[in-house]
Amino acid sequence: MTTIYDIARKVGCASSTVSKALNNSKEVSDKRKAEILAVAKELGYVPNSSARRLATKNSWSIGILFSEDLNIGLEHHFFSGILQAFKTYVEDLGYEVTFVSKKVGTQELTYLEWCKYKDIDGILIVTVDVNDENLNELRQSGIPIVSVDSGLINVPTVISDNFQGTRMVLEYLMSKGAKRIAHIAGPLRSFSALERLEAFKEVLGKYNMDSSQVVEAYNYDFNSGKKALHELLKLNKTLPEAIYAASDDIALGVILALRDLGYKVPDDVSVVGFDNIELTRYTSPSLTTVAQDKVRIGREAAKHLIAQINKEVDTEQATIKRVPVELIIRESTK
Amino acid sequence: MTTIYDIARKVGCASSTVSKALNNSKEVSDKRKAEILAVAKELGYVPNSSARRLATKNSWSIGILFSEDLNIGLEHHFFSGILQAFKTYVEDLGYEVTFVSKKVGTQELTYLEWCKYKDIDGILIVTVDVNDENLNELRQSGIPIVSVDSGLINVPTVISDNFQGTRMVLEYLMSKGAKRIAHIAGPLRSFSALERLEAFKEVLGKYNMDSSQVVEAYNYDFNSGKKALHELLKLNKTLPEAIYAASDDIALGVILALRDLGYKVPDDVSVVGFDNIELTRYTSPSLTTVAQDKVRIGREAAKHLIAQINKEVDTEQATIKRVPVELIIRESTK
DNA sequence: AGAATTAACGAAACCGCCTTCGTAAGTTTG
DNA sequence: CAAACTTACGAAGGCGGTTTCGTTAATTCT
Repeated sequence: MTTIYDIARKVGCASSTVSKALNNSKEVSDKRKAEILAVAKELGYVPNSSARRLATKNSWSIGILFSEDLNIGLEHHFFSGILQAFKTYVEDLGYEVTFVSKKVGTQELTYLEWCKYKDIDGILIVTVDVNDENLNELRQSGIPIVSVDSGLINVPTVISDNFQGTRMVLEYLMSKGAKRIAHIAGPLRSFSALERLEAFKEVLGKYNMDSSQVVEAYNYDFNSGKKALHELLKLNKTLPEAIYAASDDIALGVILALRDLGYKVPDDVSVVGFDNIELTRYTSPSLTTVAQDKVRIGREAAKHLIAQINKEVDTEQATIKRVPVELIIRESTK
Repeated sequence: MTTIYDIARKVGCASSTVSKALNNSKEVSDKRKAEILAVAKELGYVPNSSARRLATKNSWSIGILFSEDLNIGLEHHFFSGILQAFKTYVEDLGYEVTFVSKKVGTQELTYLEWCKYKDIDGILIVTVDVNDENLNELRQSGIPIVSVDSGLINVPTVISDNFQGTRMVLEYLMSKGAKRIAHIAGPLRSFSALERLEAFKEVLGKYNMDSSQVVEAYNYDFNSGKKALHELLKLNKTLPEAIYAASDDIALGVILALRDLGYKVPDDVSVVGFDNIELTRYTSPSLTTVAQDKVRIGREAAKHLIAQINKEVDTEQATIKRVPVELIIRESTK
């Protein structure tokens, strides 16, 4: 590993001059600069990040907080999409992204301790156990934080506009003549599920319609959708005219369950999902759904975090940024 | 931020003693050790990773190489599953995981430069452009590397046993009486696609069966599956008895296309996929497929990388580790 | 009891880089 | 032309740890 001293020796100057040249300081003449840069290249010089960080107190690194405890980590399509967009954005600015861990070597650390240890510039919370004690510490530490889709109090959050999405779905269904609309909510420990449910009640309430036909799915997945549909039918013998599901996976489960029971979608009942996962374009019937803009969510989160890091925005202020969604009309509604 | 000097001052000893106590050296008496640890805790001491790394030359960090150029990054379910397992394993050992980037601050670096800069202990290659010039550099640098599913020459690789999987599929289909079996290959720039195709030909050849009914899908996705099926039918007017698709997404596309054409699965034709993605259990018909063990792949990759880091295994040797797969029989075959 | 170990600790150097500050030479100003 | 700035550079100290080595005090050995 070659260091600035090696360069200095070869050029015949002081290490401080090399450092300045490498950082393009104007305290070094152009001639010297060129000379130093040439030697640096010749020797294959790469700076040492630890030394630099130690000296500058500037880490250029961002931590990603994925709760390992919940099983809903990286594998979830929605979150990995967001992460991808986030990563791209901040790496373009020169930041490095690292997963926040609870260990270093063999030693156990809290999240905050780990962040201090790594001297992290900011953190993105993707999925997390809301009840995790360690989070409070983190929030109060003053380290810039942003979360996506989390519902954490006191943390700036970027999330799809669940109200807008729900409104579009319901108004569309009503415009098609639906009078009785049911909702398969997502698991209510999830913030988005709560918002969608709330919006469902609010919108239907505004139109003086029955908003009581609600079943909570245990999870956001296909199988929970199937189960939830059966519960819904137990609750109320007659089929609603439309079903608004809190996720595409749930919606697909609902459609399959309906089909198994001999009902036709959309002839007997319309079904709408939420997410716009790739697959929904291709299923039969293809699914009417609300498209979440993963790229934009990731990017907005990145922007806001960087703004905090650069002190362009107040860290204390827990804003919530709602990203517009889009209603995608396909074959599962009529 | 409290340092060992703060602790030393408060305890009334030298910083070197504090350092030793913190590292549980036996050169410090138990009494002192206890005293120092108490003060450290009281002051909320957390060591500084940069300083430690600088002094020890030991980084405890592992880089993940995701090519950003291909659009097949984190969002791909298969890879994110592997990454999850990998991450869990190495973090448990105390390693930190970071995405390998090509920039630091505003400066552009090659992969190798970046790894040197960060003084990374090892790297996991997940998806990568095989033709990327920068890879050669990396391979030759002596930094421990492992790849998953990559087909990179000279790099230890962990991959599903595509031969075993393909053999199981074909022998199962034959046992059910299928005589004419077609293959929808994955995109042949992918190593796994190549292996599955090769295995397809080898196995059918061994049984003296026609192995010429092959179409390459442009991509691993649903839509490519649909298109490929149409090409297959153009190639050969009569339907084969069974179709072996290189991925579940392709298989689902194939099934839908068949259905659109009025064919029934599995009555008119059996279809088999590869991956065992969550959804395949729930589609109708549910999909017969080959389950890839993402967790095991991730873990094996981690194990091998750690072994290299600990010099328990030769870095030079480019082994290929095949992880067993499992045939999951469902409704799409008869 | 005197010699030889060993235990416990501190001083100091070092890891690789950045930054402040002093200084000598060169340049501008009045 | 002397005074006042600038420019270009080097010496040295600091960032927060680790590690070597020397020293004193306490043990063990003969």
